[in-house]
Amino acid sequence: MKKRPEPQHSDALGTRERIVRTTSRLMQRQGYQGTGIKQIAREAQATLGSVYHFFPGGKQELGTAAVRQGDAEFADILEKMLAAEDDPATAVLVLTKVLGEGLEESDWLDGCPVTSTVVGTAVDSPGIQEAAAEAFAHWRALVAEALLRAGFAEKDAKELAYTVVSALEGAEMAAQVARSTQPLDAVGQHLARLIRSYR
Amino acid sequence: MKKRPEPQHSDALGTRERIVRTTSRLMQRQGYQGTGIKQIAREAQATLGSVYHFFPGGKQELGTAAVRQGDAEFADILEKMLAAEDDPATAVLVLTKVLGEGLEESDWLDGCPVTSTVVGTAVDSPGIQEAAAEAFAHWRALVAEALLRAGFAEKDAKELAYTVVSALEGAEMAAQVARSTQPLDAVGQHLARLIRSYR
DNA sequence: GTCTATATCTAGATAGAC
DNA sequence: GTCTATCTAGATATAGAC
Repeated sequence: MKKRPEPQHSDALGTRERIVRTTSRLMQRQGYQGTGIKQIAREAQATLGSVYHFFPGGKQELGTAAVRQGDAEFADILEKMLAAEDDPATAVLVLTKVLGEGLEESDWLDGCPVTSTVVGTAVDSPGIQEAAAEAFAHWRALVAEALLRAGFAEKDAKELAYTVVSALEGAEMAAQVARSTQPLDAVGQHLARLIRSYR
Repeated sequence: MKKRPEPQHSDALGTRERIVRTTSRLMQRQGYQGTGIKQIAREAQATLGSVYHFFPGGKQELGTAAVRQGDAEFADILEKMLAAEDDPATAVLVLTKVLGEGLEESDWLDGCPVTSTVVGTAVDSPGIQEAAAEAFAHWRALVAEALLRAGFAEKDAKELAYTVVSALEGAEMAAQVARSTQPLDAVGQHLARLIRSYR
């Protein structure tokens, strides 16, 4: 089942943190249903007892924590990239490049951790669904703020934020499946063009 | 686990067809790993023996067949909608409306059957990944052809096709998670605007 | 082609010592 | 907080009668 060595998380982290990060990484590659709690414990170098100590809610609670972790990680990247460029259109374009490079370096395995964790959990686990909705809303808010700062109208900024986040999500998935950066490259160019058309 | 009654497939269909369609529907909601072969057999009104008779390759072969089924179904919709409108920009806009209505009617459960089936299978099952890549390429080809017919330059048509398919995928997933048609509405408007900007 | 029974394994979760 | 042992239920897959 596992073919590639999983990046180990530093022992300097607390047990809880190690478990959350490992869960997020594993679900990013294998999805929620494809990731076992025993595998999480093994790769986080924790025991099953410790996992259930920190997450008495079991797998659903782990999944929710993993989605929140993915939320925070991508929000960090997004914030930094939007702050580094005056022009949001350029920032989005650069972001697609960065996402493409990350994907390729992971041999097309590490897509969006929130997407891969949440897919297929709608019926069974509304808590995970909710955490994912919050993540997307969070990212949209960051994009909308950047557009507002750049002088876009409020309505345009909000609507563009929906499209930017949705298109990035879709392009990353398409790139992963196609094992090519082409979807991300095309979406980057087109999103930049679209954003500029509202100036 | 199951909360909603699954749409039964007509007994007029052959056993193999019933199994394939049921598999596609179930994996659309629960993902590949979340769908069991026994559940497939039960809901397709077939026995486990019949399932393995038609799909000796087991679950992976079922998953591949389900992805191909989803490919064909969405290609049908896509082709009809692109043929019904002279303007591809309008066709895409209408398509987002239709997708949103379908999602809402299913209580936000039935997103893209290919996406939900393929996510999380990259490491374990390259066959499913490949079938999904073919599906996306197929849909892109249909969009590109429509753009060519409408007089777009070949390079523009191909690049736009990448963005249209990727953005639709992402918007459908975002809409499902947000339980709202807003992502699809925004993407519909913006894709139409983007396409028109290349006329 | 269809059916039942079953083999084998792993999942999520729990108990209780330390 | 950590650890091991274990329970129960479910998974995929197979065998062989009809």
